[in-house]
Amino acid sequence: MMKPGQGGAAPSQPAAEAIVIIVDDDAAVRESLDSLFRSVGFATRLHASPAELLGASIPEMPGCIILDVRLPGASGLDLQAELARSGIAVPIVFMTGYGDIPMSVRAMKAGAVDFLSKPFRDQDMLDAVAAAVGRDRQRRKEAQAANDLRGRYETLTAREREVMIHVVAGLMNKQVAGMIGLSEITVKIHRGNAMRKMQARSLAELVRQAELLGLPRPPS
Amino acid sequence: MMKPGQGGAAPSQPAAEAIVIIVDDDAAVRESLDSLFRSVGFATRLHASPAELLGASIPEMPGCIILDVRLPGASGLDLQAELARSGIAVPIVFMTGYGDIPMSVRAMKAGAVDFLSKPFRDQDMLDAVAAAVGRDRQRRKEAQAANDLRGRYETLTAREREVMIHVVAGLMNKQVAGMIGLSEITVKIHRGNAMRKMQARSLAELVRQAELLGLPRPPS
DNA sequence: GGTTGTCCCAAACGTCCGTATAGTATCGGG
DNA sequence: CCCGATACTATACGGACGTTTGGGACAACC
Repeated sequence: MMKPGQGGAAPSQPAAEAIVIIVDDDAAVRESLDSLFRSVGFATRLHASPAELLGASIPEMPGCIILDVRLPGASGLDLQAELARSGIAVPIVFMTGYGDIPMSVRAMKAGAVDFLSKPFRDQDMLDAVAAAVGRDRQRRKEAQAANDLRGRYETLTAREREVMIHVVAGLMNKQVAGMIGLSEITVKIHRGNAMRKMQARSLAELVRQAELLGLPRPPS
Repeated sequence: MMKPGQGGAAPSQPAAEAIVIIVDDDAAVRESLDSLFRSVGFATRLHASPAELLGASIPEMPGCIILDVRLPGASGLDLQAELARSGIAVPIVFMTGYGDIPMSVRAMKAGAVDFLSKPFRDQDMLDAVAAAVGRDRQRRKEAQAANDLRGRYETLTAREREVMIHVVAGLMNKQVAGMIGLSEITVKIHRGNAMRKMQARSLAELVRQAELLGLPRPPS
């Protein structure tokens, strides 16, 4: 028996580091899923209600949430909306014993990865979770890159940002100068500072960074 | 009564130019939907089977497909897959009388806009179609821009493309020259040609175009 | 009061970019 | 065979870029 997810050694099931958060009011279901996911090397967290989940801290690790639609207090769909509003974008796999089509459609529209009817085959659940975790990994990687970038952008002064926006729009230094009301030489300084702070080693890189940051087009 | 979508005058229902393609084996359903959509200013096409739809030419206009899941011959889901394989990316709204959750989930995963159970309220169908048409408009606009771009890229010679790829990666002319095995001056020529043919008026623009084209990173 | 940070400008220098001019070479079609 | 397209190169020049050096001004903070 291995201890998956503890060290650098990879378990036989290549689950790497990932956590599955299970929310269901039925203890039997929770424990059944718990053993299922542990057997393939996932870490798990069990919750009996949405409130319990919201109270707990969400571990900083790729993973997903498995959610029963019928839950004490708010429904699974409400919880999905609540999480989205809180900026928590962990992929969700729904399951239900008494669901209907509109419910499943609403969940999928809101970004759910899958929606399984009970009883489901273990393999279907494992497939859904694998897809969800994969999506979360991708999302985290992108979020990470975007945050690093945003952090660097925060260090720019107001002027430097202004100049950067105009520069990545394709304007020449002298045009930027005329636009903002500065001398060309000053624009060059700000431009150089922006390049250094953004760690862009070429204009092309700076343009791509601006794209990822969603910088606005310069006004007028 | 107005004649929507005929001239420049906007109809009371702002449907602009859009077409709704209805596929259902039940003639009563077809005609009911037909009159519903005509009443709000959409053009319509009626088909009784998937084969009939595939045989007909798809009009070059924003719109969507309304599809019954149960159809003579292939099922609606099969048709959805078939259309995707053919590169036809028109948004699909499903409807069904005897559907189940796995069916709806599969459809939504494959990109369906909505999945309505019969009987549905007219307003739900109109909302779904409005969303679908909006999505199609957006998709067409992007596809149009991408195609224009690709057309211009096709006019580049092999060398010009090679140089462009290296330039948008942020390399200096002399570096590109060393990489490909040319003199710097030759690189400048190809670079200038690429800029002109791509109608890019700044390096920033060229970088963005390369991004949209999904140009590969230069090897080595 | 001194320090720190931001903002602004100028002169100067070296590098890089873009284009024009001019010449050589290859290949395929009319 | 000539023409056109493509490719490659060289010289030369004007303009754009980037940085350094050296200022002046203002506000915040200790």
